[in-house]
Amino acid sequence: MSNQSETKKGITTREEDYSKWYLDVVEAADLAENSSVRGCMVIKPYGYALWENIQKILDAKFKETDVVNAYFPIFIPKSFFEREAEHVEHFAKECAVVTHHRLELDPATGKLNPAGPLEEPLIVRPTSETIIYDTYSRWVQSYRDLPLLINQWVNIVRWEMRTRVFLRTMEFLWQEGHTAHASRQEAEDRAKQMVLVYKDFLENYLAMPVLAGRKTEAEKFAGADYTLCVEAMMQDGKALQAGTSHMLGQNFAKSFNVSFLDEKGERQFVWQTSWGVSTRMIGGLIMTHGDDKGMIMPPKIAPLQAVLVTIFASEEEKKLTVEAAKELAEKLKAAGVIAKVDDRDERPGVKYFEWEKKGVPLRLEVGPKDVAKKQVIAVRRDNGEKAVIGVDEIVKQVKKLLESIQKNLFDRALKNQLANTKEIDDYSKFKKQLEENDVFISSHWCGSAQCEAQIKEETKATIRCIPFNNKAEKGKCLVCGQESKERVIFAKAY
RNA sequence: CGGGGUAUAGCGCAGUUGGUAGCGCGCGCCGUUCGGGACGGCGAGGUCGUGGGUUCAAGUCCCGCUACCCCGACCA
Repeated sequence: MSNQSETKKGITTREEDYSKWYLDVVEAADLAENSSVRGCMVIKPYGYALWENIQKILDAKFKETDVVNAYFPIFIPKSFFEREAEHVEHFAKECAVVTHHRLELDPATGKLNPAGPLEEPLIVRPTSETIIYDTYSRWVQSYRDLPLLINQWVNIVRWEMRTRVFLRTMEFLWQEGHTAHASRQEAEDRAKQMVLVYKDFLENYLAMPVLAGRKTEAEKFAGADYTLCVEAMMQDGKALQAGTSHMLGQNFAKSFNVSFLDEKGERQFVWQTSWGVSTRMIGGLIMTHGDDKGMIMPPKIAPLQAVLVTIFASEEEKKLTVEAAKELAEKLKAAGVIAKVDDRDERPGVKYFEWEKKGVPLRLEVGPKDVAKKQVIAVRRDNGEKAVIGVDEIVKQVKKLLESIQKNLFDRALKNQLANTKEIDDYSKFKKQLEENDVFISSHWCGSAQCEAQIKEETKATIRCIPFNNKAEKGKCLVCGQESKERVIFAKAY
């Protein structure tokens, strides 16, 4: 089971276990082993560069919508949690709790024991609504203080029983936006606006087609009025929740007393939203585009867009090819392409495999023959196509290829999503389908939590979302046969 | 918390009826190679998870402890 999945011959493929894929192929993540620090990620530089790119692009998008960054404490007093009933009930099951503030050496055993118990235990944030809204209660006094639009990029901890690299780790990195508004409508607009920012980012940068929509009551965030989300399909047909945006209503405002005086001098509670995406997106990215050779990075977020692989058999050839490659790399960099020269004394095949594994979208081969002909051979990571490019037009051609790869990755993923989305109106067919393989199933549902729970119980499929812009269509609920006015998306989820 | 496993070199593993530790990969050096994961030679690297016990002798047998993995319950 735990045999090496990366072998001489090839690499474990997707039907197995994605987490192996990350560990062995990705070179971006690792689990801390042989310690009680379980299920945490070590993000290697290459993986972190990806996260930095994600941060940079998303942050710019947030700022376009007037959101600013701030930072709130990692420790949350236990009592804060207790203020919002639904919230505490959910998160209580997965909290790391700090109960002491120092260690004492026991001379008899040589062991360190916790000492100095805290008056009130602190929770390591599993999400920051409570501590941020406690602060907001002091920051918000007047309608003039609104809207309050703040985001933070932080780590959070959820003590999960079972972890999965990138998709469900005990500690992960994310951004969480927290806004407060004077009116319900404004908050609702903001919640929707942010989920659409996510959709735009996922589709246009990560090349991941997503369904945007609304969660059911059973699937919504604990403490929210309702939750909006973007759901992506992985290559195996399972769903991955890629981002959420919650309309919190006045629930937290009432618990934390976030209120203000309006224009008429009347005290009002604020209307709030919170929204976030995490390093889980990296998992989604890999699972969406990866193939048997490893990852494939969409050019727009790739830590490295083009690698110039030098090919040589002698010192003279090395000098020749490395010089030529460096010159080309400079040209590309000057034009804004993230390029790098691989001049290591390795056989070409070794270099090819390494960069393919890392998903670099474009490989440019520079050998003695190419230098003589003033050309490079460009090989696309997405489809393996080769093209000869004259050095004079390298910038233009490389940019064109990168654009084409970006588009192709999205088109391919969308095609897969559409091909694996089925409309089914009969519950036995629904069950049969999920036994055969995982797909998105568009079906009618009456809206009752009971039918939803029964389907989950019997098939493990959940309602991923009620898509925006769903067409009105009369039908009958899969389970109970009662009237339904629209279809919802069912799938098994990661 | 219930059930089942595992712990030996950086990683993955083998180690027979108890006799003092080996393989593959990786790593270092040398040589031959080099347009898709090369080969040969030499070399470095281990208090065998931990604490006891049996024994002339324990990686191996016995008891305790710890940690991790898998399945289950749990996971907006």
